[in-house]
Amino acid sequence: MRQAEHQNLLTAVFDKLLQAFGPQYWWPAETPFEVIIGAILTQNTAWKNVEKAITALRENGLLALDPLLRIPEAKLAPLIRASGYYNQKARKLKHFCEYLGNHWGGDLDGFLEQDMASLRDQLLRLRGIGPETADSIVLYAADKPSFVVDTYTHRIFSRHGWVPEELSYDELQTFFMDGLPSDVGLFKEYHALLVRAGHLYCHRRSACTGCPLEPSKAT
DNA sequence: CACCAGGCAAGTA
DNA sequence: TACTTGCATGGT
Repeated sequence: MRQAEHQNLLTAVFDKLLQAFGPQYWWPAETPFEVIIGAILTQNTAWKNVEKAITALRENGLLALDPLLRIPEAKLAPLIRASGYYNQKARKLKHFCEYLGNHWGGDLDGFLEQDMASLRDQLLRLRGIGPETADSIVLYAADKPSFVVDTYTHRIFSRHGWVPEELSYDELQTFFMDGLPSDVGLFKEYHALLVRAGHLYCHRRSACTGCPLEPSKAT
């Protein structure tokens, strides 16, 4: 009843975004391991800068577990300088790799094949991996349906009055997962489309003029 | 020049 | 539990 309206809202928003922008085919990465690297590097950072860091890693043969385990943190940090917070992020990358090496024998596939709840819980216990990074990894590296919430998700939905502004990450995630079918492809596109819409129309201060979600007549 | 980006953790009260 | 602050480069 109320649930039906909830579902309608979520699917209507998705349809409008998809119609406006087309499929985004996220995550922009070649391998699951690269997804994880990118998910850490993009924390509070423009993707453009992350690309520079990823390119530097690729050129140095560092987009794999073993090389990252071997390189000292102090050597890694300057390579990812462009992505900002580079000392913090070098530490986070090393920490994840060491976890994978020590607890999974370096078996990334095995790690990602766990059931969704276990995987998410383990990720959340790691230094430097919070809810958004964890869900990004679960969804885009492990292909499991955990909805990714980010600042744009929160901003777009609260500004339209669709959710209270003060909802927590978990509450907002529940809002989506409760009203959408548990579909990996849908979750991937939905999050990517929200980021796209956010980039174009939903900045911190300025209004969302021209946003396809804005109350307007159907054409 | 000021503001911001696909967050997170640690410190304080 | 609920704020606050540090982390940092590069684009607009």
